[in-house]
Amino acid sequence: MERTLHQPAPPLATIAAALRRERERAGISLAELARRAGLAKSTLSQLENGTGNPSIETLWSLGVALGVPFSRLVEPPETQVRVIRSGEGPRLQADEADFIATLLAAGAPHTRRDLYLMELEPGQARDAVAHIPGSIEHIVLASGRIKAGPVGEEVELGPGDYITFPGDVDHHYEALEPSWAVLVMEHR
Amino acid sequence: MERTLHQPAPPLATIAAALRRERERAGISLAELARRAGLAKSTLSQLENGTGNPSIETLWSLGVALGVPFSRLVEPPETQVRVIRSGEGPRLQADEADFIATLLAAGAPHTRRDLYLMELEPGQARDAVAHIPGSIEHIVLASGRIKAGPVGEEVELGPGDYITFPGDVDHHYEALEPSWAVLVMEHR
DNA sequence: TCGAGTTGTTCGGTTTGACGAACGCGCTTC
DNA sequence: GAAGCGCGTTCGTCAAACCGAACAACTCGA
Repeated sequence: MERTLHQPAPPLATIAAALRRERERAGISLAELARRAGLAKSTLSQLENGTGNPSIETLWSLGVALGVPFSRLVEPPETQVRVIRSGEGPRLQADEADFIATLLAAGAPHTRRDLYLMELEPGQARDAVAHIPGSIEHIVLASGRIKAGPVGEEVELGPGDYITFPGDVDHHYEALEPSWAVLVMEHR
Repeated sequence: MERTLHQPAPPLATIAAALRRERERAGISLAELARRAGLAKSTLSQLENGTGNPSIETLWSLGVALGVPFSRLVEPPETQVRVIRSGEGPRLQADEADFIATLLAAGAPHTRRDLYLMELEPGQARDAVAHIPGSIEHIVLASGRIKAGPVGEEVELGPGDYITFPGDVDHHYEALEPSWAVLVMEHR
């Protein structure tokens, strides 16, 4: 099956980059970090070069030694724009198998999500200035057609389409016809 | 090893609990999850029992198969019971006032909200047994007509209608015509 | 120009995570 | 009852993650 993303990225190279980035940010040597984390520096060397597949405990001890939360080592730097077209996306079959649910976004711990009903008329373009840092917007278009997304990355959506993008950069809404959508505003 | 740093908790048992919790939430068997994740079920069995120290790739594939972000498998569950007082909530109201959006539900801190696209066909009644205590369901009907709500309190909905009700009591979905809706599942 | 201290890399060995084939159990079906 | 199929567990095997040591390259002082 085609890799149904919705999980951001392959973690292998991400971790390698994150480790080197965070270590250099901390201004310590590879050997020093290995010593603090209680690992062999050979192990760390391989990890930073993208060779190898660390165990949870290994990566965890590196997170502790670096003083960064675990997730920073695993998740790619920033949330990117993601579109799930109507009919795409991972489908969950309920135990009773009576309806089909598609998981669009799973909530992260320590985030709040507010639920809005959003109505747009054509001609009403809205340029939203970046708001709270760390906020993320989720939109499921119920009917109509809109163009939405960060400035320069606008995507045209039809009924059932889903898009998510960072809310802390300038973004843009524009209805191409009378539309309404469900908006979930997520912030830490 | 002292772990006085701001790393939440030892992840070993956390992962074990998270795996079982998320798997049961998805309503699939251990063997089925192992199959979807491309792992041996023996491996998964050991992980859910707290024996073993999975590699990143192993845990990642489980996250993908569960449709859950990686961090949720690693971060400790939010055990704290919290009462949300009337009036307590996000102060985004003013910010969004000029915007043509209706606030349906404000997210509370330390709750998770998962976003689903739900498709229902007529004749497919679904009696959902109560799930995780404290969970709340939000439904915005995008198109069609459905009857939904706790057993005995079903409400008929049309496009744009919103309903919320506790997910931890038995409830009922029934499509009166082909319908789809946005479902937000909220739990502590 | 020596050492003695870094740095990060590569090389055998050992520990261990992941696999697959069993196993026992419970349920349905013939 | 017995055969079939699902479940989750336990066991032996193998690959690989991790280790320790040796390695070249570079920076200091003496």
